[in-house]
Amino acid sequence: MAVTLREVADRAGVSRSAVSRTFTEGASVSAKTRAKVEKAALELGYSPNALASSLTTGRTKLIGLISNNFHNPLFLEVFDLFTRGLQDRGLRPLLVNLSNETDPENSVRMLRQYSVDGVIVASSTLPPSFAEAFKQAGVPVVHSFGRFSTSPNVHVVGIDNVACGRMAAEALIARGYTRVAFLGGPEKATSTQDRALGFFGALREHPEIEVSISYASAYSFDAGRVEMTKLLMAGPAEAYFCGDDVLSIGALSAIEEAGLSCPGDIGIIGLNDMDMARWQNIDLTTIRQPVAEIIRASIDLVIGTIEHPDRHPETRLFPCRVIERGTLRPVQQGAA
Amino acid sequence: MAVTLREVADRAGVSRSAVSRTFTEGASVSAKTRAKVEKAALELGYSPNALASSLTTGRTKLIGLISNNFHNPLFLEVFDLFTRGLQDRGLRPLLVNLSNETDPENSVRMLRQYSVDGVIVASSTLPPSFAEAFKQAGVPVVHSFGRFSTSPNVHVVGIDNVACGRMAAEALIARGYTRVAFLGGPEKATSTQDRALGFFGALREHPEIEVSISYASAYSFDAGRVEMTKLLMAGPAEAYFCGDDVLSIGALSAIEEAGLSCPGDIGIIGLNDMDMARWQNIDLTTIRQPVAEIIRASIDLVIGTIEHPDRHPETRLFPCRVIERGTLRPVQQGAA
DNA sequence: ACGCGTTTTGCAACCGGTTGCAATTCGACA
DNA sequence: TGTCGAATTGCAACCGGTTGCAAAACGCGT
Repeated sequence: MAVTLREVADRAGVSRSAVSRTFTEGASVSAKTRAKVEKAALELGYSPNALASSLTTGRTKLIGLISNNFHNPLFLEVFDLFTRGLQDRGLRPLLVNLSNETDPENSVRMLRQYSVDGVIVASSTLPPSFAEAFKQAGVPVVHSFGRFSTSPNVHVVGIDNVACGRMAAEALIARGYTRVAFLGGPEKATSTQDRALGFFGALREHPEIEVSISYASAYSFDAGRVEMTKLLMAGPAEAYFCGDDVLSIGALSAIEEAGLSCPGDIGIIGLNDMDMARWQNIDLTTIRQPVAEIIRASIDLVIGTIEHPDRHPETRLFPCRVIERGTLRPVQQGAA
Repeated sequence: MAVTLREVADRAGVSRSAVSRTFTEGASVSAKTRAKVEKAALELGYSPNALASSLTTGRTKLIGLISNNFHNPLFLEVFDLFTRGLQDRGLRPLLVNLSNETDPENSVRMLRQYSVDGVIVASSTLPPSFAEAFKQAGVPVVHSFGRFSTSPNVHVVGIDNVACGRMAAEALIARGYTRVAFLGGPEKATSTQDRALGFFGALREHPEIEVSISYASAYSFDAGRVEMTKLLMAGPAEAYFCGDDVLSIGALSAIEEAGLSCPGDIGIIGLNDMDMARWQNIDLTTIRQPVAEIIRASIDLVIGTIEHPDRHPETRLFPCRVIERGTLRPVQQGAA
């Protein structure tokens, strides 16, 4: 069905090597043969079979893009940026959905079968061992949105969740709240653990502030709503740092439903700054994750590792910042 | 680096064919050799190179998944279901982001280089010619979320937008609104055109109802908000059918901002039923698109076409239904 | 133990390219 | 026009598998 190298060679009256070389960057072909080949190729509608060539070159230009975050609106943007970023650099994302999977074995095997040049694990909830399994198998890998580590086994790109927790605490302190709380995601998620660490760390220096913690069962609207409803019954804090934006919006919904207002009665600060946070009927004060930078760095890093396989594992963390919107009262004059 | 067939053959003390056959469904191998091969393969950690085998079999099990809807939250669910559905059937999605592209040429060439077995164009905004370019190139293709056609050139799976427009009109009529309007997406989007057609068609039978139309510049929150703000200044209708949910939410935001309430002052009905529509602080009445069914059918159809390439182009439309929530007043007793 | 039909096996060619190497062609200069 | 080094070309082997075909091994009945 498809046109092959050989047919082009025959029509152009040259050897197969000549055709191959015309389509290979930096190979030695005279202008004359190149012209003949290009003419024949054009007439036949030939384009080289990337998979066949990968057999000898060892490069497929395929990158495994693995995620299990198909319910977090932020990740639509993540997929958009990853696919665009990869294709701008001549690479193709092979998408793997890990929603039900926890064992890396299968994914590793599958992606090796397709000889991907590298793998990007884009997930805030998968454990580090997942990415490490690829490294183990000799596949260049970077874990995006992964957990910070001082001695990483694989490349990690993301944000400093501990610093974010601290930042959230400081934002609440600066606004003069005296009873604050962390409403985390699942207790076992490393991102939740780290954010809690930073949050409580910063508040330890303010013993006058009362602080508490609870966990939602997932990073989801429903979980946030359910948890906040419970908290409202039990007597809520003045302000909450929520594990992420969608959780925050669930909490907001519960607060409104209870006839309370935000920030009048309760303050909320989220994390991520996903698209919906800026919607005026949500208007969520939150901490922005620099998604574009994280993705750019992830792509750079995976390409770098493909070129230099035994490059040292690296952690790249990007700074976040508070995006001031309407769910926290203004900074108090004369506060810390 | 990777273990090859030959190494397994050597270690097992059999021919390369024997190894190949062990890993080929339905090939003739004795239990004894199979055992030897499997042992050797296990010890070596061998798994066959899918790309190499595709050279002879002509099948890569790669499916091109093409979209340009990376800003519509509905599509996160779409990608989730497509990737899961494909991998459950042993296929791998090669994701292509067409956000800036309008010319099919590039995508066709690229996906042919990777010898994809088939292509799914998942987009409500790309023109039919896009999918047709693949058909032209001999690649099995289905256009999901595409436009209905009585004599399709390619497989189309989606909803009947004309019927949806009619359904929206009937919903508004049944609720006794007498001044209604369609707030569409971009005027040139086929989905907008079709929905308008159905909407006005149904209202033609109700000359007592006043009806008008306007277009948002995109299917986006901001566009909906901007357009509704304009409409509010000019004197709005009683109820709007909005081109999709995210547009609806933008409109809702503008209405709230103006100090009006919904459905008290103005009614809104959307289309899609994306995840956020059910969030209680949005609570959007809308028309549900059966996304899971559409995707299942799309996958079936692309697989069917791979198996029978000259299968007749087919259009499969799925019925939608109104999901009653809080942005339309209740059905009026005794209304049509 | 023999003959027969069925399975199983290995050989070798092929899938669509790439690439080292030796042979050929080219261009420039004397 | 002859010579020489550099650029270009084709041959053939190879990448990691698959598969048609003929030969070998097997199972079974007598």
